Amino acid sequence: MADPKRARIQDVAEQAGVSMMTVSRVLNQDKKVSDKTREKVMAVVEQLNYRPNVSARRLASTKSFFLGLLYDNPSDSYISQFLLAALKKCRSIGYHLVVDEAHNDINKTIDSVKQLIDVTQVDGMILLPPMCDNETVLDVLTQANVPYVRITPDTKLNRSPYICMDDYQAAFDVTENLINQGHSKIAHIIGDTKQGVSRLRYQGYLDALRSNKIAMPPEYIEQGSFTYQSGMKAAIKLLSLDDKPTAIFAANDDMAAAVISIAQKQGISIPDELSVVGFDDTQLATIVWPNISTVKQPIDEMAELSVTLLASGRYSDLSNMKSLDLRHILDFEIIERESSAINKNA
Amino acid sequence: MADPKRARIQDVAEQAGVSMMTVSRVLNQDKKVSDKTREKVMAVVEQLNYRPNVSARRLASTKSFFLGLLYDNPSDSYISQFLLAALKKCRSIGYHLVVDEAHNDINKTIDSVKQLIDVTQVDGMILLPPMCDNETVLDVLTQANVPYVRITPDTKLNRSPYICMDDYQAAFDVTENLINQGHSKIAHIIGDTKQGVSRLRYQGYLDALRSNKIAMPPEYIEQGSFTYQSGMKAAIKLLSLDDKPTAIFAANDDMAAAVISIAQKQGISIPDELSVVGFDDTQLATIVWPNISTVKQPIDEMAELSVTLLASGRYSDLSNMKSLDLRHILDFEIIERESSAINKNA
DNA sequence: AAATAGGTTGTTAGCGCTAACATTTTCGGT
DNA sequence: ACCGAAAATGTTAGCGCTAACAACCTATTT
Repeated sequence: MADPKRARIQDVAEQAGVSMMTVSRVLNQDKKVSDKTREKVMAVVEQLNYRPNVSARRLASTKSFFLGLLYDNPSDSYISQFLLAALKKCRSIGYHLVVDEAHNDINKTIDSVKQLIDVTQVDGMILLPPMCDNETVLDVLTQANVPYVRITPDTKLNRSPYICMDDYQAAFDVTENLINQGHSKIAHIIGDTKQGVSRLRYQGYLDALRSNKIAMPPEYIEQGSFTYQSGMKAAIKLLSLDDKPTAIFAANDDMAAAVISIAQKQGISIPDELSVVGFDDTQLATIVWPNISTVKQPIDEMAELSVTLLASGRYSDLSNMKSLDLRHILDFEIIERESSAINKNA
Repeated sequence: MADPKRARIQDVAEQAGVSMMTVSRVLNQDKKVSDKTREKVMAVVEQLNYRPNVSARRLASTKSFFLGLLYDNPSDSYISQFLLAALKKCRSIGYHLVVDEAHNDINKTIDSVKQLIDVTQVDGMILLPPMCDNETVLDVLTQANVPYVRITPDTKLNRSPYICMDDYQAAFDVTENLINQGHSKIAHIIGDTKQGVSRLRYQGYLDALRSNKIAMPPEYIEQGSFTYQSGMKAAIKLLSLDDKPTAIFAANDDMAAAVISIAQKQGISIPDELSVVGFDDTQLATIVWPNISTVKQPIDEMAELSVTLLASGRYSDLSNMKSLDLRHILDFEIIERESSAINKNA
């Protein structure tokens, strides 16, 4: 089972004519190595294809080389994609990822997190929304002195490093995109009010209309809750209006899919008579027909960055961090598919 | 960061009045320990809440305590659920799971698997479908002497241990269920011909009709490919027949969702005028409205069992295994939701 | 030239566990 | 009761790596 030929740090040290410790220092980015030595060692590392033994490293050092990931709802396709990207990144830098699911009962979640910290001794935690806004969890981590990165948090933004994308700008752009396609009757289905992104997406929509001087009748706004069913309700109302919208921007893909379903039921052709745009670029967006135009969140990059940040150790002391050091905003991407098109009825 | 109070094997040994080695033997299920000693040690283990240090264990032993998981398509919600369950099980028994995604290019996949074996020294691999039927991959693992468990394989069933559910019986039961609800005009949309489960599900459907002496006109069978679009095509054909079916059994949930969408477009009420049944119980089944009645695969159990089997080490030598030792068939469950009901038009 | 400081490299010990061998205990058969 | 074999337990060494300290350089200052 064991590969007999795998190089050890001693092999590298001998070949490079230095001590094991020097090799170790090179590999751990220790500053106190001369450039000449570093290059010499790295050359041998390449030559022997040396990869440090994670277990030995963990055993000997104070770092655990483990990161934790806490998520809420596993059925969300967002989660699984994030998870896979994080796993991949961890593996590539010699870390391991320990995954934990939050319970409905917050006390169970707390216990689970405490146990995870105790047993696995993680070097850091990644918190996915909406768990990342739970202050009790944050308190536990702070108290245990475990650094953490929050993904798309809604509150207390100066409390920890976090990663997000510009939901406001994305909503603005996607709305303006519809305007540029000749639409002026653009309705919006707002997302779950409990999640901050709903507010941001709504505001982006409003401001895009305003800055393009397009009037927006109040009946073009419907409140949803990110579910397919709430999307159906909203769609039924919007499509029964006398002055129907020619485009509907739903705050997520599930609700956009519901709009498409209702429109088809009513014999409304998509995108000829109605353009539909979603948000998130989940799996659903390409399952249904026509495929949903949407905003792609940079999930993979978010996952990779969160791992990189925690592994770097730069957040082990937050005491003199500025807001700017904490904030990481990544770019989104607007994906145009079959559900939206130029307004032919203009 | 490090917990100062975590018990070591030495602490357990001292407290129990035995040597460290005896404790180690107890924890590793070694046969050569007397029952009396075992109990004494286990009591102390409980008392001190001792958990072995994975890294030290891995460093000192020939086993790696790592398992690998190879999957094809990450967007499949089946995969993410399996992955999460496997991760959880691994963690609970002190193993780590290394996840690898197959490439379209089979040679890249082979290289990736080889590298994974080399770098991580996995004690075993879990192969998800359809990758689990790729003989080249199986050959690589066999040659590297890495035990593996295949999930829902289609071919070469005597070659390795495998875990599956009885797709044939599930299809039979779900069809008979429709018959018992008063349906006699039951159509079927076959899945992707490249996957063996499509054949099994089709056969189960046929046999359920036959054993209930229900005639089946050939136009009630449509060929799909597990995609939403193929489901739409099939649904359009089936629902344009003069003698329409009152129930449609689609070989997976994606195609069932497409049937629902088309039916609604044509003003056909579900389940009043048409019952629709899917297969797999994926996320989609509860996203769309009405929710899809379907067959739930025991994904979590499959994941847990595969980890347990590989960790047990019982498959490190396959030479005198009987077919029965290799086969693990788990129970499915029929989930009734809103998309199917008693036939009121009978 | 000697002293000092700072940067660079080496040495020692040990992280927690198990393989391999060494020793002791147990127990059936005579 | 004694012997020998098998079962149970103990001892020694070391897995691959890094923390902590020791030792060594170089360059600058006095």
